[in-house]
Amino acid sequence: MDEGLTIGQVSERTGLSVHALRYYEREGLMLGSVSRSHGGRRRYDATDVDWLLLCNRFRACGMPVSDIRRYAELVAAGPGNESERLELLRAHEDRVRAEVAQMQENLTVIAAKARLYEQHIAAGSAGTLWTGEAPSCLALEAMAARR
Amino acid sequence: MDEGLTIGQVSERTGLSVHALRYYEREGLMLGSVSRSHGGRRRYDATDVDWLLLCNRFRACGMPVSDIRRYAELVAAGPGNESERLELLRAHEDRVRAEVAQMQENLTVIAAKARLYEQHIAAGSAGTLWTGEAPSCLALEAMAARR
DNA sequence: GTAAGATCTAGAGTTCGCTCTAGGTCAAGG
DNA sequence: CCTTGACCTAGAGCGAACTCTAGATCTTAC
Repeated sequence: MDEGLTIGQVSERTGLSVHALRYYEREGLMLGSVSRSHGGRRRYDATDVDWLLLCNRFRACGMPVSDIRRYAELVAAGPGNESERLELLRAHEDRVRAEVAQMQENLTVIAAKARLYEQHIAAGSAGTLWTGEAPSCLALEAMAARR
Repeated sequence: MDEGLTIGQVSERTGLSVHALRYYEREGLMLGSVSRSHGGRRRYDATDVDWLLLCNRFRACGMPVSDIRRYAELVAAGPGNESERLELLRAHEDRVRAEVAQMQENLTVIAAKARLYEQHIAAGSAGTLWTGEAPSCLALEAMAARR
């Protein structure tokens, strides 16, 4: 009954599977190697959990495992490389901003299509009005249907 | 020299590789099978290209290939299933909205971290102020560095 | 006619991020 | 002491979405 959290407890707290936690460690994503109990089991501390929650954020916005490893290495190396860390964060920030913008643009197209289908369906079950005078956004489906 | 575009031309216009185009067809993502020239080569028309551009949007916001196939099947089946198409679009729309919201939240955390690193770096190269009084958002890195 | 280059098919291979298996070890309760 | 269940390592396997290979065929230009 040592100090610290077991891998199972950390799994619950982070939502990562125990397999994923071992994988993250193997891949060098932890800030140094996780400490072990007398019997050789992993014992995580609060910092480990916080770090893993941050990793979850990184992963959730598409940061590759290799970039997280790089960031972890910089942090583990201690003070003196803050500008490198910043560069990595900024690069990721930019990528995510671009991706969000892209997704929002695509979302408007998809939403527009959905709204048009709603109107079409609401306007009655007749397929008659549909083919031929479909607005540009549904012209594709209309044409395809005509084949 | 038949009508229509070759796979190479469509590749240029859509950004999809010729391999990906053949893969999409095999996977049932096209609205029916692409027509062929006398010699057995694919000939795409404008509708195919428009459809592929739409597929690109779908893919760019994370719609799985299997969902696109489903949507393609519905469109290819012709009028009468508009509410199913709508359901699929709406489900995807909701997922993307949630994902965008999540990404934006993560983005604020990452951006905050980046801003703090900027301040730290701007405040002079001293690592002294750093450890110990780091704001909450960088406490993790500070603690890790202290090990 | 012939050489080059685009395309064809079927199927194998790749990358990413886990996930699972096998065969043990360790810790706690009865 | 024995059982049960969480944990260990090393390494194989998996699903998604392509990507590439091999060997054949088609098209075009000279």
